[in-house]
Amino acid sequence: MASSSPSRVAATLREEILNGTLAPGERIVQEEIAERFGASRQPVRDALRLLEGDGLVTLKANSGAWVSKLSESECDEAYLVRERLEPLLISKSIPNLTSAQTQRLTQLVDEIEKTKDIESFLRLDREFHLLSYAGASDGMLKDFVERIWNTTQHYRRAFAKINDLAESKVTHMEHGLILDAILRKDTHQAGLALEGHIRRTRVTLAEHRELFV
Amino acid sequence: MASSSPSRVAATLREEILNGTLAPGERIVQEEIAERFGASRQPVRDALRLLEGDGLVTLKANSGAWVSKLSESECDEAYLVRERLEPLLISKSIPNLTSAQTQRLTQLVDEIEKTKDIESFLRLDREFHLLSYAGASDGMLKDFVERIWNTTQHYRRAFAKINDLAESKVTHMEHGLILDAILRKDTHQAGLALEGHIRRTRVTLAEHRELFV
DNA sequence: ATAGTTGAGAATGTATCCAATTAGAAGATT
DNA sequence: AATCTTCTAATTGGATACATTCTCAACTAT
Repeated sequence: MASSSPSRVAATLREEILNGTLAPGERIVQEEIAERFGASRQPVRDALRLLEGDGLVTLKANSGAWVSKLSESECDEAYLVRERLEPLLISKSIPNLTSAQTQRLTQLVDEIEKTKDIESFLRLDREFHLLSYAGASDGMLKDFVERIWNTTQHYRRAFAKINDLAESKVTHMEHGLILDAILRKDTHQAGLALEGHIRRTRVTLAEHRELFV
Repeated sequence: MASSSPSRVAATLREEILNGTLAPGERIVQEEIAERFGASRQPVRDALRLLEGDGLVTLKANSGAWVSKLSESECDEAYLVRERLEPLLISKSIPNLTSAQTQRLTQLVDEIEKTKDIESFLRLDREFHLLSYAGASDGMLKDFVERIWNTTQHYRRAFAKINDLAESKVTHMEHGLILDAILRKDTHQAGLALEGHIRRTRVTLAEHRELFV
């Protein structure tokens, strides 16, 4: 049984926005997408509405769809919200993480430290953080956090490109602290370490206004 | 110029969900709505997707649409998120509130204290809180908060019905503290007072499991 | 009686066509 | 040169018809 068309279209477009194939501000024309997928415009419209819900696409009535774009202050706000939500989320998740998951988290911290490729770094970092939330039940909180990760993905990539990975020692130490607290099931400490990690990232990002031209 | 059809349909349905005409769990049939508005099913589908983004409607592929319903733990989570986001939002808002807005806030605290009607209380309470955020710029943070207010509206009403308004002295005192901090432009104090207000509400709600039958 | 199955009816999903709106370029005006 | 109109092509919005899928009640078998 094939999954419904709008979901397939949305999944593909989501992937292309996250991996940078579609850049923020870029226009999305319904008929072009429809032709690509061999479908009519109808399911494409539904897919665009789905992506709007993810915060990845911005729709304007009678006008069209664009890949969402954050201003400098909106990006800062996104990180302020992360600082408050992700510590809560990780503390809900930790008690339910399986040993397979914590093993993978341990492995990820190591891989993140070793990789020299920006795209690998982004992928592994994303997997580490989102996997650390896997123990939390699905719901609003997880939705919000995933949505923020989606909308800020482009700016993480832009930042990674101007910042030599070899100089990310601080990031690696922070990941180590978060992992340590997770392994010891110390939810409060994990929250604090995570809050510090996100806060420092926010401040560091704010020093690079050139990312928002 | 008439506003687009999906927006109109969504606005009406949103209103009906918020005022309780449509109850959580109730099914929404596209064709019935379409007929009511003298439109085709197409704009109705768009409207339902909009409402899904607001968290008011839950869609299931090939199956239909239902008014969203929160479990007890989801409602608790909603309040935990409010505790963390609304203090941030109010502190961003306060510096930009106009004197007309702070005057209205003062008036609202008074009206909330005096009203004996549940629907009035709900309306005024909602106006007070959301107006206190009017100074904050539109964006993700405000969207998230409004979405939580939407999805939890039904449970606020259900709680108000089992709790005599005359016994809401604590609520009135908390509102007074929040207002005082707003008028003095003390953003930090306003955040603390608001956090306490939401936290106490969460704990009080948790004592009434019968709301989630 | 209870559980599982099947089929008719109802509701959703998709395609196509036409109408309404907008964006963007070419031209006119200051 | 810069700004404001005007017009046309392109794009989105909406309605109808049809295909697909699911729901749910009636029925069968255990």
